[in-house]
Amino acid sequence: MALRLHNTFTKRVEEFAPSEPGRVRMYVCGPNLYGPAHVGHGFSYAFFDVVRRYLEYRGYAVTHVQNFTDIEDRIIERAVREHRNTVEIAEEYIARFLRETDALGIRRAAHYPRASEMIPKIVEIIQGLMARGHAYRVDGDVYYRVTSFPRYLRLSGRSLDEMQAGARIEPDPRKEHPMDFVLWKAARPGEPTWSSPWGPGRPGWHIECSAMNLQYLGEQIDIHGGGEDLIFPHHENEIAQSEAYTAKLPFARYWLHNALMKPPVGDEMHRHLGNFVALRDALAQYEADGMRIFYLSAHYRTPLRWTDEAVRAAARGLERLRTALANVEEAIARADDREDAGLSEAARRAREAFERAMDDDVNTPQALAALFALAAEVNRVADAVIKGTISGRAGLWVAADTLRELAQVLGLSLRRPGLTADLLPGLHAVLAEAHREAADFFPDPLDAQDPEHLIRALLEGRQRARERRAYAVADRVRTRLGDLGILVEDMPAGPRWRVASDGRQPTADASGPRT
RNA sequence: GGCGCCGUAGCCAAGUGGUAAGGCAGAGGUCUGCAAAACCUCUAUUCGUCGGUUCGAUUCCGACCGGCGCCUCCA
Repeated sequence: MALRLHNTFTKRVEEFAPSEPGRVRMYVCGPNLYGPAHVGHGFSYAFFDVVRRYLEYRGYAVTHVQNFTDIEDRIIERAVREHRNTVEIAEEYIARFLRETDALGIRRAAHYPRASEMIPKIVEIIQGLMARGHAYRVDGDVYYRVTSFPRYLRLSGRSLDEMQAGARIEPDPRKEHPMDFVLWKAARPGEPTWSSPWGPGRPGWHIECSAMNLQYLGEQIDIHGGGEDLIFPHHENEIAQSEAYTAKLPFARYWLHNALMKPPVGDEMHRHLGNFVALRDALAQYEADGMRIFYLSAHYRTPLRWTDEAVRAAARGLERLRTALANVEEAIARADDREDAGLSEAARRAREAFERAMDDDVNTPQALAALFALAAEVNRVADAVIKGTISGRAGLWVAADTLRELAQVLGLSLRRPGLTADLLPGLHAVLAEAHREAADFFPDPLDAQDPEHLIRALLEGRQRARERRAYAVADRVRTRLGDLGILVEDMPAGPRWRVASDGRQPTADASGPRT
């Protein structure tokens, strides 16, 4: 089966074939850097990260380029207001953007060009467009002549007449056609400027992407991505610029656009509307894997609303996948032969279903379903092994490896959060309390600085207590650990623990009052 | 006005001209000293409404109701 992608240009799902076999040139439009990123940005970049990961999984060498728009009206406004340099503001948000997308597990692009670095290329392209009659100068401005490019508006499927009928903005009378858009803007007081053949000024918004594509990926690329809000005018204008300049069609073979994420309340999430959920805040509240599962729980062309309830539900689903891996480890330790209990076959089926789903226009909800199905099979067999019903374990590793590998393609690490040093005081207190209550089982308070060491001491003490049927103290320790976010589970082979990650607390223990 | 999208169980959300994935939540059971986890069973006779095409439609067509996007800020 081959990968099929929805191409905005044709409005159809088409078989994917890059121009050069085995290699994919992919360009994704980056953010304007006048402010912090929100969870909608996180969704878009996580999605294209998954596209890239899947292409690589499929054996393609992917060159992924993403721009950073550091010359733009809002950044300039902000710079003027704060008496700062535009590039300085942009770089601050670039650093923050990369920190946050790193935290989300989004792999870095090969190049992150800034508009401010592209001026020579931009000037070169504008000159070329003017020479070919696609652009004209009015005073210090240069406009693109839309009537010179017959394919204009093919991407968004409109006509110039329709566009003008719905125009909301008074056209600039100096333009030949109301739809002509600016390639170069003459300097205005207080704005950063670069010199050009048309005098000092700055580039228009769209031209940077044409320049970056040309410089980093070539005249024709395979995949061009971005949010669906960029279809018009940004991508439409990019096509017009690039194709008119190079005279090579198509500029991009496949146009991928993700639907926009909706805010908890209202319909549009935008920084300038102030109704966004900042990516940083979301990352403080949820694990990256949990956010990913939420992002991928709907198809990328379906608008998804960010609500705490939905994200929490996704985060709990994540626990299910992780528990399956933990159960495998539990079972492996108890299995003693090489007989395969059918999990190799289950792993094969899961991979097949996963690929089928991903091939079908990156159907991540179905791909996730394949992961959950495999997790369920793994649990069934692990359960049987732990209970001693069956003893085969060969398939367990295969299944666990497959689960990890396919999750990785979705950018899910399936790693449990680690212990942090801020747990130390709490753990010391629990141990001290347990020691006071039952010195036979629990050692003197240790001066250990390693949280894991303290947890081990507590769990060993609990085991001693449980063997003596001192359930009250054992259960109290479990409850106290739960209060600290350490969930203890008594498995047949002994206790295991994990850091609570989804905000769920263990149910209150009836064996003793909490103090 | 033009172009386009959506309406599936308590919540999130896939999907197909042949009788509804998955996750979360919920109920019962198994296991366990208990809890948790896991497993088993159950939870939409039904896919906004009304018509049409069809042997058969949630899936195609039409109308209507409701919600939304784009039409030069925007992932």
